[in-house]
Amino acid sequence: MKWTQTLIPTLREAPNDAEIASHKLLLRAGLIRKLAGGVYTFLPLGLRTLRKVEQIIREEMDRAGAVEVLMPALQPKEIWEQSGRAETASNVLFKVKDGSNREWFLSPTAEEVITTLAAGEINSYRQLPKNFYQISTKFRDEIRPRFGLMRAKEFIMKDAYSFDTTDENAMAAYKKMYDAYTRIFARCGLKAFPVEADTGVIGGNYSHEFMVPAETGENDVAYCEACGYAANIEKATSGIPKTAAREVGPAVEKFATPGVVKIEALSKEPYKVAANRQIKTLVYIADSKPIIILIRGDDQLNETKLIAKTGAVAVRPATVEEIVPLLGAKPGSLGAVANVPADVKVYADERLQGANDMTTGANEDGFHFKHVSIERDIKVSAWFDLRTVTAGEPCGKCGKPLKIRRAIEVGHVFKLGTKYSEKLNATFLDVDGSRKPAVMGCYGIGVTRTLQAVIEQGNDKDGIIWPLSVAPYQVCITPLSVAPESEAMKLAEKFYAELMAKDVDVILDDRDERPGVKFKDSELVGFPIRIGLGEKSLAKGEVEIKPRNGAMQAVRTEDAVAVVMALVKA
RNA sequence: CGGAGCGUAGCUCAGCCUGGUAGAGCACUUGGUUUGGGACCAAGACGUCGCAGGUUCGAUUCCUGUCGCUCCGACCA
Repeated sequence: MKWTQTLIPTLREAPNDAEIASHKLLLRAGLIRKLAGGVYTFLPLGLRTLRKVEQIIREEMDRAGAVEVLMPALQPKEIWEQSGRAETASNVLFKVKDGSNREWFLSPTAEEVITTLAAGEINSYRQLPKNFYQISTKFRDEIRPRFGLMRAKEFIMKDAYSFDTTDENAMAAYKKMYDAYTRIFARCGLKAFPVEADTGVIGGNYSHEFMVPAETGENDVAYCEACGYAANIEKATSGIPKTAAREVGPAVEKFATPGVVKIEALSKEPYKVAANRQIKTLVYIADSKPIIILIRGDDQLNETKLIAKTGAVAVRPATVEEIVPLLGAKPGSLGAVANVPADVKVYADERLQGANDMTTGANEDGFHFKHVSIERDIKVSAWFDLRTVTAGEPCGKCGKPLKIRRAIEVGHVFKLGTKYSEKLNATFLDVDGSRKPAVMGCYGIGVTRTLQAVIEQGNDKDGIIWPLSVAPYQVCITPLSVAPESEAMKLAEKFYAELMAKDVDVILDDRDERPGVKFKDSELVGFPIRIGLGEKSLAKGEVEIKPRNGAMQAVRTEDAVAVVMALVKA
């Protein structure tokens, strides 16, 4: 490609609506342009890198035995009602109506469609296993699009769906995808690592996310360097000990704590109750019913765990207006010892199991109870792991301290089980003649997000540093003179033709610009290899080969193509 | 949806506080001089100051509303 022929609108300064490095560089290097918040046009260069990421994904999916299909973005509402997600995923669905007032959803994912397809086309165990994938535009009504392609309303996702006869076979399919994902991200030059994950609205009971470490990521990951344990903070557990038991104290005793509404205040003079001897009482509304959550004073509730453990569709903290009539006191004096309505469930964090001599609110403004033995004095409906792991806690597997870091989620694999196949009748006849629901898995990669993650991980003050595998062009030829009869340009054209003949993606910067402009732009866009052709080196019979991330080397003109080929193959 | 901030030329921003009809740098066009790390000179083109209403003789400027964008939070497959 000749530079003047395509459109590469580089910017000297970043538009002020970009915050993070990768977003700024996507705009500055002329890869994308914003049409509206969370909605972007891919310019020629951006599209080329996107296609390269897609191609890597295709190759690895095909290698893992998946077959490509393409499902509609426009999906009838009915199948979403059948799966139950018309309600549970309602807040992210883009809904449209056609001329006859029929309602459609723009595909945020395609479990319903693929399962409907399988229901019609797969009838026998002989047709299984199958794994279908597609790479297509997805729509999600994100409440808050962010950071360019990182969280967009419209984006490109690879989604795959496996169908198997048994749970065991489904696990094998899961493992194949897990391995394929590992290869895909490695080929994109990304340092991605798998972590245990919550399954969220997709459902299922087993899942991993593939994470790229980055401070700008939207996820916290807890991990252990010693044994390799890694989990999304929403799911992570640790080996932290339960609350230490004390001598069983006397009966519960109420004491006055005027104006004390915070754990911290109660831990100070004159009360001096350490946070780890307090029970924090929270009221949530789970699917419109109030529930009480008990967490140790020095712990934080993990809402994702709460949803997962209680099976609720939606939870939110109760408002003061809801709490006072329920428990008779305002937040700050709440507890589960007295005045708890019988029909309100009390869920307690496992760390409190067996705890005694604790202090908690008395459900009377300005009073607390002390000497509370949780199992003696509180009617706990169920014990769950509900707390959020913090850095430094002992790893649940090996006991070494856990660390926490930010990361970008680029892929997610789920073992779904039969949730969708049962609801949408994707059944098959097994060897023994019995009809069974197919055991499913689903597997997503945020293609556009992966693209941005590559930039987030590979950049410096001058611009993007592309890995060869996904660079829009692998080689940029930069003649400092573009006059057709100049030696630099003639040689540039020669290299250009030779490299193209060898299937190298090459761009010739034929702009009549000053050298500084061309060098800066080639570094901003981040082509992995630049061939510089200028009078000074040509006079010595040399050209300059500059890897984007390495030192310039002077090379004999006649060796240049061979040297570039060696770098490209490396 | 709650909190904060911002909307002025393609981009980055000044002007607004203290009202008098709009500016700079970069980019763009033409000509010239330059030519190995984002050149220089000259001339030029580019604006419904987000939109609507109000106050005023007069509003980019003050007030109200509204839309859009960004960040934090909530949410998130």
